[in-house]
Amino acid sequence: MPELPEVETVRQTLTQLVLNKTIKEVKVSLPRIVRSPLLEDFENILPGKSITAIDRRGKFLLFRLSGGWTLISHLRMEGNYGVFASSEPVVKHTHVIFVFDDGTELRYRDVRQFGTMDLMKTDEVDNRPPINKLGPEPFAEDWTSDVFYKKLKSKKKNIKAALLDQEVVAGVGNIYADEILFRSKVAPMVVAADLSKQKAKSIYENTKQVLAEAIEAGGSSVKSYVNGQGKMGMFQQQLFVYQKHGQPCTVCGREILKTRVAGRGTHYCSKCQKS
DNA sequence: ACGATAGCCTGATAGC
DNA sequence: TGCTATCAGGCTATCG
Repeated sequence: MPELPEVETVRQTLTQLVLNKTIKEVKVSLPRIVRSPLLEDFENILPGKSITAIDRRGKFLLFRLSGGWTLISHLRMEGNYGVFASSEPVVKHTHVIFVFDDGTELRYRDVRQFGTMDLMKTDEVDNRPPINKLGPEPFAEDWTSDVFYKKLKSKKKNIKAALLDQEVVAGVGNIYADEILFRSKVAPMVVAADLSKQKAKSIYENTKQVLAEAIEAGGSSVKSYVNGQGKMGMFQQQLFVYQKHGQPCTVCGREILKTRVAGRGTHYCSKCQKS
Protein backbone atom coordinates (compact mmCIF):
# COMPACT_ATOMS: atom_id res chain seq x y z
CA MET A 1 0.00 0.00 0.00
CA PRO A 2 1.94 3.00 -1.16
CA GLU A 3 1.86 5.79 1.43
CA LEU A 4 4.12 8.84 1.53
CA PRO A 5 7.42 6.94 2.05
CA GLU A 6 6.67 4.52 -0.78
CA VAL A 7 5.54 7.25 -3.18
CA GLU A 8 8.61 9.28 -2.31
CA THR A 9 10.83 6.25 -3.04
CA VAL A 10 9.06 5.71 -6.36
CA ARG A 11 9.58 9.39 -7.15
CA GLN A 12 13.30 9.15 -6.47
CA THR A 13 13.91 5.88 -8.31
CA LEU A 14 11.73 6.75 -11.29
CA THR A 15 13.39 10.13 -11.72
CA GLN A 16 16.68 8.32 -12.35
CA LEU A 17 15.04 6.30 -15.12
CA VAL A 18 12.80 8.67 -17.09
CA LEU A 19 14.04 12.23 -16.59
CA ASN A 20 14.27 14.12 -19.90
CA LYS A 21 12.68 11.32 -21.90
CA THR A 22 10.15 12.33 -24.54
CA ILE A 23 6.78 10.64 -24.91
CA LYS A 24 6.06 9.41 -28.43
CA GLU A 25 2.77 7.61 -27.82
CA VAL A 26 0.38 6.71 -25.00
CA LYS A 27 -1.50 3.41 -24.84
CA VAL A 28 -4.41 3.16 -22.39
CA SER A 29 -5.99 -0.29 -22.09
CA LEU A 30 -8.11 0.49 -19.00
CA PRO A 31 -9.82 3.85 -19.61
CA ARG A 32 -11.15 4.22 -16.04
CA ILE A 33 -7.60 4.88 -14.79
CA VAL A 34 -7.67 8.21 -16.67
CA ARG A 35 -10.10 10.47 -14.77
CA SER A 36 -9.34 13.66 -16.60
CA PRO A 37 -9.33 15.00 -19.21
CA LEU A 38 -11.33 12.95 -21.74
CA LEU A 39 -9.34 9.90 -22.85
CA GLU A 40 -9.05 11.29 -26.38
CA ASP A 41 -7.48 14.50 -25.08
CA PHE A 42 -5.20 12.56 -22.70
CA GLU A 43 -3.87 10.54 -25.64
CA ASN A 44 -3.52 13.58 -27.89
CA ILE A 45 -1.83 16.00 -25.48
CA LEU A 46 0.97 13.76 -24.17
CA PRO A 47 2.89 12.86 -27.37
CA GLY A 48 5.82 15.23 -27.86
CA LYS A 49 6.00 16.17 -24.17
CA SER A 50 9.17 15.41 -22.21
CA ILE A 51 9.46 14.70 -18.47
CA THR A 52 11.23 17.63 -16.84
CA ALA A 53 10.88 16.53 -13.20
CA ILE A 54 8.90 14.26 -10.90
CA ASP A 55 7.50 15.82 -7.73
CA ARG A 56 5.31 14.44 -4.93
CA ARG A 57 2.40 15.92 -3.00
CA GLY A 58 1.01 13.69 -0.26
CA LYS A 59 0.60 10.29 -1.92
CA PHE A 60 0.37 11.78 -5.41
CA LEU A 61 3.14 11.63 -7.99
CA LEU A 62 3.41 14.74 -10.15
CA PHE A 63 5.09 14.20 -13.50
CA ARG A 64 6.15 17.65 -14.70
CA LEU A 65 6.03 17.84 -18.48
CA SER A 66 7.28 20.31 -21.03
CA GLY A 67 4.76 22.84 -22.26
CA GLY A 68 3.45 23.55 -18.75
CA TRP A 69 1.60 20.27 -18.19
CA THR A 70 1.49 18.03 -15.11
CA LEU A 71 0.39 14.39 -14.98
CA ILE A 72 -0.98 13.59 -11.52
CA SER A 73 -0.81 9.89 -10.64
CA HIS A 74 -2.12 8.09 -7.57
CA LEU A 75 -1.06 4.47 -7.00
CA ARG A 76 -3.82 3.72 -4.47
CA MET A 77 -3.26 0.19 -3.14
CA GLU A 78 -1.18 -1.68 -5.66
CA GLY A 79 -0.27 0.59 -8.54
CA ASN A 80 3.34 0.55 -9.65
CA TYR A 81 5.57 1.86 -12.41
CA GLY A 82 8.39 0.21 -14.30
CA VAL A 83 10.62 1.15 -17.21
CA PHE A 84 11.14 -1.46 -19.90
CA ALA A 85 12.53 -1.87 -23.40
CA SER A 86 9.63 -1.75 -25.83
CA SER A 87 10.61 -5.25 -26.98
CA GLU A 88 9.95 -6.76 -23.55
CA PRO A 89 6.63 -8.56 -23.08
CA VAL A 90 3.89 -6.60 -21.33
CA VAL A 91 2.91 -8.28 -18.07
CA LYS A 92 -0.68 -8.82 -16.94
CA HIS A 93 -2.54 -5.90 -15.32
CA THR A 94 -0.57 -3.29 -17.26
CA HIS A 95 -3.09 -0.53 -17.99
CA VAL A 96 -1.20 2.50 -19.27
CA ILE A 97 2.01 2.62 -21.33
CA PHE A 98 3.97 5.77 -22.07
CA VAL A 99 6.11 4.97 -25.11
CA PHE A 100 9.29 7.07 -25.29
CA ASP A 101 11.13 8.01 -28.45
CA ASP A 102 14.27 6.09 -27.38
CA GLY A 103 12.88 2.55 -27.52
CA THR A 104 11.89 2.38 -23.85
CA GLU A 105 8.51 2.60 -22.12
CA LEU A 106 7.13 3.66 -18.76
CA ARG A 107 4.45 1.12 -17.85
CA TYR A 108 1.76 1.50 -15.19
CA ARG A 109 0.56 -1.75 -13.65
CA ASP A 110 -2.27 -2.02 -11.13
CA VAL A 111 -3.83 -5.35 -10.14
CA ARG A 112 -6.72 -3.78 -8.25
CA GLN A 113 -7.36 -1.11 -10.88
CA PHE A 114 -7.87 1.57 -8.21
CA GLY A 115 -5.15 3.97 -9.35
CA THR A 116 -5.96 7.24 -11.08
CA MET A 117 -4.36 9.70 -13.48
CA ASP A 118 -5.25 13.33 -14.12
CA LEU A 119 -3.58 15.55 -16.69
CA MET A 120 -3.85 19.32 -16.38
CA LYS A 121 -1.93 22.54 -16.79
CA THR A 122 0.66 22.96 -14.04
CA ASP A 123 -0.75 26.31 -12.91
CA GLU A 124 -4.13 24.66 -12.22
CA VAL A 125 -2.83 21.80 -10.07
CA ASP A 126 -3.06 23.53 -6.69
CA ASN A 127 -6.58 24.81 -7.28
CA ARG A 128 -8.26 21.68 -8.62
CA PRO A 129 -9.04 18.18 -7.40
CA PRO A 130 -7.36 15.96 -6.42
CA ILE A 131 -4.66 18.26 -4.99
CA ASN A 132 -6.63 21.31 -3.83
CA LYS A 133 -8.04 19.74 -0.64
CA LEU A 134 -4.74 18.29 0.58
CA GLY A 135 -3.42 19.42 3.94
CA PRO A 136 0.20 20.26 4.82
CA GLU A 137 3.21 18.19 3.85
CA PRO A 138 4.64 16.50 6.97
CA PHE A 139 8.11 17.96 6.33
CA ALA A 140 6.97 21.48 5.46
CA GLU A 141 8.39 24.15 7.75
CA ASP A 142 5.02 25.76 8.35
CA TRP A 143 3.52 22.50 9.60
CA THR A 144 4.23 22.84 13.31
CA SER A 145 3.16 20.98 16.43
CA ASP A 146 0.93 23.92 17.30
CA VAL A 147 -0.79 23.94 13.89
CA PHE A 148 -1.42 20.20 14.27
CA TYR A 149 -2.77 20.54 17.82
CA LYS A 150 -5.22 23.25 16.78
CA LYS A 151 -6.41 21.13 13.85
CA LEU A 152 -7.01 18.15 16.13
CA LYS A 153 -9.00 20.37 18.49
CA SER A 154 -11.53 20.92 15.70
CA LYS A 155 -12.03 17.21 15.02
CA LYS A 156 -14.62 15.10 16.79
CA LYS A 157 -13.49 11.92 15.07
CA ASN A 158 -10.93 9.57 16.57
CA ILE A 159 -7.21 10.14 16.15
CA LYS A 160 -6.79 7.23 13.74
CA ALA A 161 -9.36 8.74 11.38
CA ALA A 162 -7.73 12.16 11.80
CA LEU A 163 -4.30 10.83 10.80
CA LEU A 164 -5.82 9.14 7.74
CA ASP A 165 -7.58 12.40 6.81
CA GLN A 166 -5.41 13.87 4.04
CA GLU A 167 -6.70 17.34 4.88
CA VAL A 168 -5.18 17.14 8.39
CA VAL A 169 -1.75 16.10 7.13
CA ALA A 170 -0.95 14.70 3.69
CA GLY A 171 0.61 11.29 3.12
CA VAL A 172 -0.18 9.10 6.15
CA GLY A 173 -1.97 5.82 5.40
CA ASN A 174 -3.03 2.80 7.39
CA ILE A 175 0.38 1.27 8.07
CA TYR A 176 2.06 4.44 9.29
CA ALA A 177 -1.00 5.66 11.24
CA ASP A 178 -0.82 2.50 13.38
CA GLU A 179 2.95 2.81 13.83
CA ILE A 180 2.76 6.53 14.70
CA LEU A 181 0.11 5.92 17.35
CA PHE A 182 2.03 3.02 18.88
CA ARG A 183 5.17 5.11 19.21
CA SER A 184 3.12 7.97 20.65
CA LYS A 185 1.48 5.62 23.20
CA VAL A 186 -1.99 6.79 22.12
CA ALA A 187 -4.88 4.37 21.50
CA PRO A 188 -6.34 4.73 17.99
CA MET A 189 -9.95 5.22 19.14
CA VAL A 190 -9.23 8.28 21.28
CA VAL A 191 -11.19 11.31 20.08
CA ALA A 192 -8.76 13.74 18.41
CA ALA A 193 -10.07 16.84 20.20
CA ASP A 194 -9.57 15.16 23.59
CA LEU A 195 -5.78 14.82 23.17
CA SER A 196 -3.53 16.99 25.33
CA LYS A 197 -1.08 19.40 23.78
CA GLN A 198 1.67 17.10 24.99
CA LYS A 199 0.17 14.05 23.25
CA ALA A 200 -0.46 16.03 20.07
CA LYS A 201 3.19 17.02 20.07
CA SER A 202 4.26 13.42 20.48
CA ILE A 203 2.07 12.32 17.56
CA TYR A 204 3.38 15.22 15.48
CA GLU A 205 7.01 14.31 16.14
CA ASN A 206 6.46 10.61 15.60
CA THR A 207 4.70 11.31 12.30
CA LYS A 208 7.80 13.03 10.98
CA GLN A 209 10.13 10.47 12.56
CA VAL A 210 8.33 7.35 11.28
CA LEU A 211 7.91 8.74 7.77
CA ALA A 212 11.58 9.82 7.63
CA GLU A 213 12.79 6.41 8.82
CA ALA A 214 10.55 4.67 6.29
CA ILE A 215 11.82 6.82 3.41
CA GLU A 216 15.37 6.01 4.53
CA ALA A 217 14.48 2.29 4.36
CA GLY A 218 12.94 2.64 0.89
CA GLY A 219 9.38 2.17 2.14
CA SER A 220 7.49 -0.88 3.45
CA SER A 221 6.81 -3.88 1.24
CA VAL A 222 3.94 -5.47 3.14
CA LYS A 223 2.09 -6.85 0.15
CA SER A 224 3.03 -5.90 -3.36
CA TYR A 225 4.92 -2.62 -3.17
CA VAL A 226 8.07 -2.22 -5.26
CA ASN A 227 9.85 0.98 -6.22
CA GLY A 228 10.45 2.33 -9.73
CA GLN A 229 13.33 -0.10 -10.16
CA GLY A 230 11.23 -3.09 -9.11
CA LYS A 231 12.93 -3.38 -5.71
CA MET A 232 11.20 -3.99 -2.39
CA GLY A 233 11.43 -1.69 0.62
CA MET A 234 12.92 -2.68 3.98
CA PHE A 235 10.84 -0.81 6.56
CA GLN A 236 8.42 -3.73 7.05
CA GLN A 237 11.19 -5.20 9.22
CA GLN A 238 10.90 -2.24 11.60
CA LEU A 239 7.13 -2.27 12.12
CA PHE A 240 5.97 -2.60 15.74
CA VAL A 241 2.25 -3.24 15.37
CA TYR A 242 1.00 -3.31 11.76
CA GLN A 243 -0.06 -6.89 11.03
CA LYS A 244 1.61 -8.04 14.25
CA HIS A 245 -1.66 -9.10 15.89
CA GLY A 246 -1.31 -12.27 17.93
CA GLN A 247 2.36 -11.57 18.55
CA PRO A 248 3.78 -10.14 21.80
CA CYS A 249 4.40 -6.40 21.97
CA THR A 250 8.16 -5.86 21.73
CA VAL A 251 7.94 -3.24 24.50
CA CYS A 252 5.69 -4.82 27.14
CA GLY A 253 4.99 -8.37 25.95
CA ARG A 254 1.21 -8.13 25.85
CA GLU A 255 -0.45 -9.54 22.73
CA ILE A 256 -0.91 -7.02 19.90
CA LEU A 257 -4.61 -6.68 19.08
CA LYS A 258 -6.38 -6.12 15.80
CA THR A 259 -9.69 -4.31 15.62
CA ARG A 260 -11.59 -1.99 13.32
CA VAL A 261 -11.24 1.77 13.72
CA ALA A 262 -12.24 4.38 11.13
CA GLY A 263 -13.33 1.47 8.91
CA ARG A 264 -9.76 0.17 8.73
CA GLY A 265 -7.91 -2.80 10.14
CA THR A 266 -6.17 -1.31 13.17
CA HIS A 267 -3.33 -2.84 15.19
CA TYR A 268 -2.33 -1.69 18.66
CA CYS A 269 -1.05 -2.63 22.11
CA SER A 270 -3.75 -2.16 24.73
CA LYS A 271 -1.14 -1.84 27.49
CA CYS A 272 1.31 0.59 25.87
CA GLN A 273 -1.33 2.72 24.15
CA LYS A 274 -3.58 4.61 26.53
CA SER A 275 -7.16 5.66 26.01
C1' DA B 1 -20.64 21.22 8.04
C1' DC B 2 -19.19 17.21 9.50
C1' DG B 3 -18.79 12.27 10.35
C1' DA B 4 -19.70 7.64 8.96
C1' DT B 5 -20.05 4.31 5.44
C1' DA B 6 -20.61 1.81 0.78
C1' DG B 7 -18.42 0.96 -3.37
C1' DC B 8 -14.73 0.38 -6.47
C1' DC B 9 -11.52 -4.15 -7.74
C1' DT B 10 -8.62 -8.71 -7.81
C1' DG B 11 -6.03 -12.13 -5.52
C1' DA B 12 -4.76 -14.49 -1.28
C1' DT B 13 -6.40 -17.01 2.33
C1' DA B 14 -9.38 -19.25 5.75
C1' DG B 15 -12.99 -22.31 6.51
C1' DC B 16 -15.93 -25.87 5.21
C1' DT C 1 -7.60 -27.62 -10.39
C1' DG C 2 -12.56 -27.62 -4.63
C1' DC C 3 -15.69 -24.03 -3.69
C1' DT C 4 -17.15 -19.93 -1.31
C1' DA C 5 -16.89 -16.14 1.80
C1' DT C 6 -13.98 -12.81 3.64
C1' DC C 7 -10.48 -9.50 3.72
C1' DA C 8 -7.06 -6.06 2.09
C1' DG C 9 -7.71 -0.21 1.76
C1' DG C 10 -7.36 5.28 -0.51
C1' DC C 11 -10.42 7.98 -2.07
C1' DT C 12 -15.06 9.69 -3.67
C1' DA C 13 -19.95 9.85 -3.49
C1' DT C 14 -23.71 9.67 -0.68
C1' DC C 15 -26.42 9.66 3.36
C1' DG C 16 -27.89 11.22 7.91
